[in-house]
Amino acid sequence: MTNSTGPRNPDAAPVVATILVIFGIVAGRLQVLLVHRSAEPERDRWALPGGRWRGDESLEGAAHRNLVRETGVSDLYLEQLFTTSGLDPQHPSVAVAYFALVEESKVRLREEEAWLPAWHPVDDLPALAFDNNRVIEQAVRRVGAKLDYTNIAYGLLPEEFTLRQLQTAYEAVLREPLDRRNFRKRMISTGLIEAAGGSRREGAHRPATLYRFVSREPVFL
Amino acid sequence: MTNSTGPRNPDAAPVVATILVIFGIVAGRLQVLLVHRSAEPERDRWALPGGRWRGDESLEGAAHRNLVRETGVSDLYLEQLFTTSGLDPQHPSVAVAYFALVEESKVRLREEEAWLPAWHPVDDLPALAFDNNRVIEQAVRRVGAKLDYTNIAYGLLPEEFTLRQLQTAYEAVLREPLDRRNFRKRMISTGLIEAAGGSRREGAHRPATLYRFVSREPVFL
DNA sequence: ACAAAAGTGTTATCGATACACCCATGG
DNA sequence: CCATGGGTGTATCGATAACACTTTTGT
Repeated sequence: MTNSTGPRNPDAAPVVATILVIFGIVAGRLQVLLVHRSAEPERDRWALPGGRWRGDESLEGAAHRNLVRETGVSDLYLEQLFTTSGLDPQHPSVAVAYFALVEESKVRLREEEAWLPAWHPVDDLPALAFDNNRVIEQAVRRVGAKLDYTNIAYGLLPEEFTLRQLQTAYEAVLREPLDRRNFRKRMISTGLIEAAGGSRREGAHRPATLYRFVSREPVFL
Repeated sequence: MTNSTGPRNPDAAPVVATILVIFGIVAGRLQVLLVHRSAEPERDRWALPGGRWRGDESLEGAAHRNLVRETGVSDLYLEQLFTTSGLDPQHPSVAVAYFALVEESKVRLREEEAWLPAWHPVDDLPALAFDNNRVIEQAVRRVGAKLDYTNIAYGLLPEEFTLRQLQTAYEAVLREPLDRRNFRKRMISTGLIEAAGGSRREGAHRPATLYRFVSREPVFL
């Protein structure tokens, strides 16, 4: 979880780090941003991005800072997941996990040969460093549950979107197909989205009405 | 949040602490265990119990250890809530909050003049140290939500109990009256509880059937 | 006129809610 | 026999799920 170079004292005070599960809908699938570890421990494995916490900022601030560093995006949804200890067997360590929802088209990945940040589909992940697979699984479950009673999907979508796009995002997170008509009714009846006024032609067929989220702050039903 | 005795370095590595929201049904009301702070900071205010984390144990282990110290109980439900930073403005600090559900009748409070642990009804709390009021509020909401789709109420009740006791626990957490008949049907239809075989006479009326939880490990519906 | 996705409405089913009476016991 | 809480059944309502046809556009 750290990339320090010098030796460290095994009896030292605990290391506090934040780790990030960054979700995006890429190519219609739910994907997560991973970096490649080029240093020990767990060298040469994929892992969640993150970084050591400096005591001069809030934990959420640290998570947000790392997120901006990895994606260039600052408009997003960020929520704490949980905290674990003992990730690094060498030293007393605590890792605070967050998940974030970002609009993939706004993301500009860091181009750094050492870390190689890249999207990976959540339903086709390699064995990750530390217990990162478990963290991602929990995050997916949490997001899926919250889709039912919040508007957090706004984090995954652009300002204006078609109902089809929205449904694709839902289906990618929930990993199950949804009925198109019932989905439309449910979404509109929640009052979380509204027609944006325009429409978008996509191909040789009828154009789709554009919608937007009434609020781009978290709302609970 | 700590009761360390030696001086500390303001530039030192972060202090990691666990804090505990311990719930019990006392006198038919949802109450939380508080201790009285006799040391700075926040001297002479009530606060949630907790303690500094030693790196040689898991965070959950540390929370559990503190819980046993405060209540003498080790059979219980314990779950992580969230993690905050900056509770103690003096030093970089991180506090990992847990909540626990304990059966009040098994609790033996520590008798220590300096800390005075005592039950306080959650709907009648004083202004607590740090942001402990907010932590408790979150914990109550979380427990209330989980009553709907888990069996975690087992933590609040003895091995065998009447439906009235169970309903009282639910009502104390949810802060709203429930229909007796519908409650019974719902509880039994979940399959989370079963008749224990006996009954209990309480007064000048028909005895109540005793029930038990089928499992005293967490179960999700 | 055909292909392809958008848009719309009805029905059936299930779960949740509201609600009233009889039962067992002690005094 | 009366007071007290325990135990049971039914009718209604609303939400969810299943399901098929018409509309608009480009080719």
